[in-house]
Amino acid sequence: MTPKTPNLTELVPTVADVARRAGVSTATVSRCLNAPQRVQVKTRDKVMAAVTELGYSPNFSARSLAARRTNTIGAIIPTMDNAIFARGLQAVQEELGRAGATLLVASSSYQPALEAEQIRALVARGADGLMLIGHQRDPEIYAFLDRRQVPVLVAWAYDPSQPKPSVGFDNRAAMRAMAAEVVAHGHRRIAVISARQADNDRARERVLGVRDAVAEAGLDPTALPVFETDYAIEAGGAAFKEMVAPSPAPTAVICGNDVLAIGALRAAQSLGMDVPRDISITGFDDIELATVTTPALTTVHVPHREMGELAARRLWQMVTGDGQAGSLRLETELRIRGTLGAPA
Amino acid sequence: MTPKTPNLTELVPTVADVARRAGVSTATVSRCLNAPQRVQVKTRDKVMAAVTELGYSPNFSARSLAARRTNTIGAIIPTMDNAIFARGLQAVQEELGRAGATLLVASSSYQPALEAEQIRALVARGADGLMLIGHQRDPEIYAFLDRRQVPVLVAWAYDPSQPKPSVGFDNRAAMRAMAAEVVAHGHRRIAVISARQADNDRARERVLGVRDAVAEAGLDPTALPVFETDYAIEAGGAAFKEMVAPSPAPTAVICGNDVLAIGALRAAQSLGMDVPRDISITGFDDIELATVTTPALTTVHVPHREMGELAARRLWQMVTGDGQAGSLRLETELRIRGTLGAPA
DNA sequence: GGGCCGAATGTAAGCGCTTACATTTCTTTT
DNA sequence: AAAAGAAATGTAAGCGCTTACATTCGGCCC
Repeated sequence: MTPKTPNLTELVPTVADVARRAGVSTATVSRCLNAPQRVQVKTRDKVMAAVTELGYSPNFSARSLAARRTNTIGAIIPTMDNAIFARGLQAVQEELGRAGATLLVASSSYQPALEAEQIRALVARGADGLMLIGHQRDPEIYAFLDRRQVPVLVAWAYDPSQPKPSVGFDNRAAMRAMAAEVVAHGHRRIAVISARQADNDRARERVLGVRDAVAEAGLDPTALPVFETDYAIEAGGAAFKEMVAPSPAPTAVICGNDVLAIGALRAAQSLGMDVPRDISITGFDDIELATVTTPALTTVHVPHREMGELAARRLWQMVTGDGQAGSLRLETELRIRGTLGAPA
Repeated sequence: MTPKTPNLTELVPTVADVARRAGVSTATVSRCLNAPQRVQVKTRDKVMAAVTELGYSPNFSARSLAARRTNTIGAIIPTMDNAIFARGLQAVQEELGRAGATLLVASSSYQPALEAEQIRALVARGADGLMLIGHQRDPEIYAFLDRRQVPVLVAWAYDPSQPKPSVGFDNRAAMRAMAAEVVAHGHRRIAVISARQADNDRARERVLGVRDAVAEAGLDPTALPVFETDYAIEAGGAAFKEMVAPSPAPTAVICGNDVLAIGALRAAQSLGMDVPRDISITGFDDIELATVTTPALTTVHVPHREMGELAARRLWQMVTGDGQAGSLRLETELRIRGTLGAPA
């Protein structure tokens, strides 16, 4: 239906049409749109009038081709299918919109190969800058990005020792604080359910954070049971069941994220356990779900919106060349809620 | 950092570079990439070799400008900040990716004016087709879209009587089934918490569905209490509290979506009510949250993934011109869980 | 072997815009 | 009031690709 006719020219006005109507050259029209202060007010008014009369809006492809710049930022997140990144990205989008840029979102389904592909696709599409989650990826990708001179900002992580600037929080320190709190509640038999660590530096850092706290408490960090599983409620539940089978069972289960924690919580309840009397459970991220469970989930709150905003602003500065490019560290906060108590 | 140098030419190969290296014309290179069957195998191999050796990837802007087609589909959803659309969009993206197209997502924050702006932005960006949520919008927008001959598909709604083809479900019928189930459980004092209906045809249809069922049960549909509120857990809770204040309080609260229902559930529990003994609560959408609450939420399951897939496929057919363009109706399913019981 | 035809390839004209540079117009300055 | 300089505008050359049309090539028929 509605096949494109060849005479689109009649339908879609171009800068030449505007120029003709306003009695100026196309260069002036272009300037009116891109650098209004460089053209006399009187002329500008004429041009703008023509623009609105014709309903003109510049052709994006042509503009990008000529200007060698797309005003587009690409972001690649592990998954859209989940709430963690959504809120942050919404903020990114709003912030970029304010700067006149557009956000292009792709997702990698937690697969490094797919992420690499998406990165290339976004660059081919002319993304002026890229926002990536976590530092870890094939050096070849970074080499490619450097060769193409595409500014890259890492979000949802903070590690100034890495080559790319990042805006986020220190996953290890945050989790260490959480684990310390668990220890402070009196727990000694602690276990961890983590997302897959292989391609996920955030997950790894969080586990390290638990080890830190455990070691500080005088326990053996190498004896810490760590279960790895997929990012899904069900998976968290399955891991939990496996984890509490041996005796003595842990008195506290620290989960690498809220989704796993909620799975664990459900599994505990289905096993007839009372949380937190029989076992404590903690999460990480503070997604909306966390306040809805009964009891509510003790977790680490991450300022997603703020992070998105700051990351967007900083990345755009990198693209436009004004402003510094260092890393930025945000603070997380413990949210102690119902699922954490003292051991029996 | 990494300022763009003017000699990008040295860094980024163009079709001319590939042509030179392969010893053919640029036209042949272009054909190899866009219509491989139109070029001899031997030539093609030479060209492809050059492509990989040079690490060539076509410039998106130039390609779109010349071909008058961007291979891009734009989608505008009310909000990214929420899980309803995420799953569906993920499916849309995957399906489009399979067809070689890209998805561009924007969000309108439930504001019609913003939506209109985003539509224009996506069209200016050259979106080959648009996926919109719900039928209702300013006729002027539709006129604009028609003038520009941009194919439009409506998703998350099904109404073949509307001018634009849609892929989705019948919100009214689905909600009517839910309400009928509530009635069948013996409820007579029923109330509704709905999202704002003004700019939201889905919300309106759902309320109508409740009225249908109520009328069928021999009750007065005009006497049905309907509370309208924002799309947020807290808002649902506030509405609930207001709703149960008068006496006699309703024995069942039908919510227009799961988010409101979860707010209502929480409010009920904070009020010391037992759900479903003291009051029944139902939702709509079957988001992940719905299975996590205690008791689990009775709701209407919507096949988001399937809908996204089908919508994407159909819209792309509209864009490429092959295939029919009628509407497609998907089935929803009642998920009767813990929050629905018989009245005391 | 000449003529014909279809397939493969090449030539070159844009696609709609930006921008370096040239030209014109207006301010200043002396 | 003329010269010099700055500001505003115009001219035109691309940006990297696709594609209509022209050309070449090779196979086939008579």
